[in-house]
Amino acid sequence: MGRGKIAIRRIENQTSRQVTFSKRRAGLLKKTHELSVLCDVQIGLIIFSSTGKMCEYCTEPWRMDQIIERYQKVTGTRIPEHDSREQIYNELTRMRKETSRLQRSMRGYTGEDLSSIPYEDLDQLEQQLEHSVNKVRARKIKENQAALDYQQAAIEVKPVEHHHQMLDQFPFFGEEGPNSVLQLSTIPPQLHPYGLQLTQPHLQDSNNDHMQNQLIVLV
Amino acid sequence: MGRGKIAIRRIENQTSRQVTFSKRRAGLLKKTHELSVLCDVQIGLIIFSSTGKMCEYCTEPWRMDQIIERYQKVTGTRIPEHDSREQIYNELTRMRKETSRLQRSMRGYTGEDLSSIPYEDLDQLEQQLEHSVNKVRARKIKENQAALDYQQAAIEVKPVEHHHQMLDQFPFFGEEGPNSVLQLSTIPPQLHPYGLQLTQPHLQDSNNDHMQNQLIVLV
DNA sequence: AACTATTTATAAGA
DNA sequence: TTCTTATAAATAGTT
Repeated sequence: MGRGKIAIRRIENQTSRQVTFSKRRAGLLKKTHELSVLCDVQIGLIIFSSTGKMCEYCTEPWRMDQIIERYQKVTGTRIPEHDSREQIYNELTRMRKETSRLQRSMRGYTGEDLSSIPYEDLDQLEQQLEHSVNKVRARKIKENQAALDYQQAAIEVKPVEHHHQMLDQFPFFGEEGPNSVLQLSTIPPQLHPYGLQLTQPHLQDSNNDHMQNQLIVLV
Repeated sequence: MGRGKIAIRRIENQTSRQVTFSKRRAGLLKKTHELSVLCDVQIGLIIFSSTGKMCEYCTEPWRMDQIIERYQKVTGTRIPEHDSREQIYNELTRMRKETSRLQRSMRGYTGEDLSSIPYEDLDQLEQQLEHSVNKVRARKIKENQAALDYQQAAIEVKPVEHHHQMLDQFPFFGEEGPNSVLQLSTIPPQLHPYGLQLTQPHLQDSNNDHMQNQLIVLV
């Protein structure tokens, strides 16, 4: 429709293209508006020119985001994102509660704040702490004894094969003899095996599951 | 453009409207496509008919959601949602790390699993546990003593005003005498105040900040 | 769906 | 850009 017929392919001449764009864009917006009004339809039109400029048409009284939302609902686009958004929020809420619970609990274990612990839970907490401290001491003794055994073995026999066997069993202690001595030196004197004494629980408490053998450290 | 000129207003005759819609919609899509190709522009077109049917045009090789995203970036629509989505995700990531850290730490305090604790941290953990258990015992003793004091005061004087003063100071113990006796009974025998003995740390350790007075329970 | 008389859009030129 | 205008294209009303 014009002085001559043109093929529908990209106009190579930039000026021509720009002029045609202006004219046809106006025509398209007009046609869009006419269709919208005449036939009572909801239309959203978005145009990005090659220079990056944007122009839009949207059927009144709607807004483009409403049309986009309707589009996304109909096509199912972005609904998974909506879902995962809610999932993430739910997980965050759970996480916040869990972290808060752990922090409160932790304050009881570190003795930082006992006020949040109900009086009737103190016994259980105490037993739990005793149990924990015993396990910590047991491990220290075990590792300490392992170090001593290793030293003893090194002094008595020094067989290369045995040496390697020991290292396999206790990878904590490095490759060198001096290294294991250094490690040993980090064990505080009051926990040296030779200063330890194992006590037995009182007979009247022997039926309590939570009562375990206690290590009383002589200081 | 036709046998007669028409005004741009809603076509009241439903059949006419439907026919015009079909014709003009095809024309609009054609014009849209032509503009897109001739002038090398990116176009998204969404049409919702009054009957709810949807039809769209989108410049190849793009997809509608890409055009929508570009539109939203340019107009700033929904960018706050994008922001808060990222914020929520970041908080969730932090929260997961924190929860994981707390859980690991907790396993050390509960003695459930010491394997994640480096050997060199065992001393500190042990001291922390001793400190905690002492605080727990101290609070139990304090509350137990308060209960005893209260019983004593009740036997000796029974003044109503004093009674209420005591309750204000120790709201934990209810309104009734028998109630406080029940509470007392929950304290295990080995922790009764009269069975406790306070020990002093060894002199050679007195310069250690972490060494505190220790309660050794005789069982 | 076709047809076609008209209106409308627009290519090219100024 | 804008105006002009010849001509292509779209489409209203009809069949």
